[in-house]
Amino acid sequence: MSTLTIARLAEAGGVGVETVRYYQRRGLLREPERPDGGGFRSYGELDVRRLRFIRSAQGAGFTLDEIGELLELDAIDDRARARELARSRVAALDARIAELQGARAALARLADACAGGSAGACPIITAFEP
Amino acid sequence: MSTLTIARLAEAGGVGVETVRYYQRRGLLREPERPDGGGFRSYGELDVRRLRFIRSAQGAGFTLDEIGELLELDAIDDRARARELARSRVAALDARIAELQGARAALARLADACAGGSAGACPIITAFEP
DNA sequence: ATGGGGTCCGTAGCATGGTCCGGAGTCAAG
DNA sequence: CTTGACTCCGGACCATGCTACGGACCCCAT
Repeated sequence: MSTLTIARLAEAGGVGVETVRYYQRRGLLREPERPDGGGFRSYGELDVRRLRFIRSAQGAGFTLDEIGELLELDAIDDRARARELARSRVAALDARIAELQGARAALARLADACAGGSAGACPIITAFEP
Repeated sequence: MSTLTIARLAEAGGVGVETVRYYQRRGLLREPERPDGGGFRSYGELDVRRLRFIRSAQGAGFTLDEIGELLELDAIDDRARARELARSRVAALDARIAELQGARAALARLADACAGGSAGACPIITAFEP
């Protein structure tokens, strides 16, 4: 199995080296084994997956604390709580998606209105009004 | 026309008094006229609209700096730039909406998987994997 | 005219999620 | 064995968007 340096892990996860160290400090990534006496960290495929999970979960709107909890749940296999978190996040996502779709529509209208020659005003402030 | 105190404006906009003052410091809301010598601020309907615009634009993912620019553009009626900002935000919103929809699907799957009795593991970490 | 609640102000602090620093140690190629 | 790139570490610092503080001031009702 491949072993990665911290820079290669970071790259694989699309983050910076400092971010990996930060996640370790936060307890989101394990402290990898090292040649005793302490040389460089060496990572494997599992770390990459975990790191990618963190980024995806962030994309889903989880905070790092919540992600920590998810990882914990995964470790202890607490399905009830996992379900609960997943469901409440689905609801939050639905609300957020709807909000963004509304905003998208408003902005598209605005862009259109502002595109039409020089006739009339370009109503930026009223763009979001109901 | 109605005149509002800062607390009533804040309430109308769904924010706190401190937030209104903060937006004023940031230059997002005008400094309203006051009885000379300096008494209390008094606001009108326009301020409410502006404040609501700020909140909506925030919901659309604009930063306060960008919102400042939008308000500026509205004032000077720079339609080209406004169009540009609106369009690039529409693109960003489309991307973000797609991301959230993917996350939503992943989480819904996860909630389902974790709901099914106690058979098999509850694959939290792999929930987001492609 | 007085009392209490709202308002004033600058400044400090908080929460999140990183990002940077600098000096020392480590590793691998030449 | 040297050199140069990479890594180590703790702690300081940053950006965003608020939120709290505290002492003075104002305003209106009673």
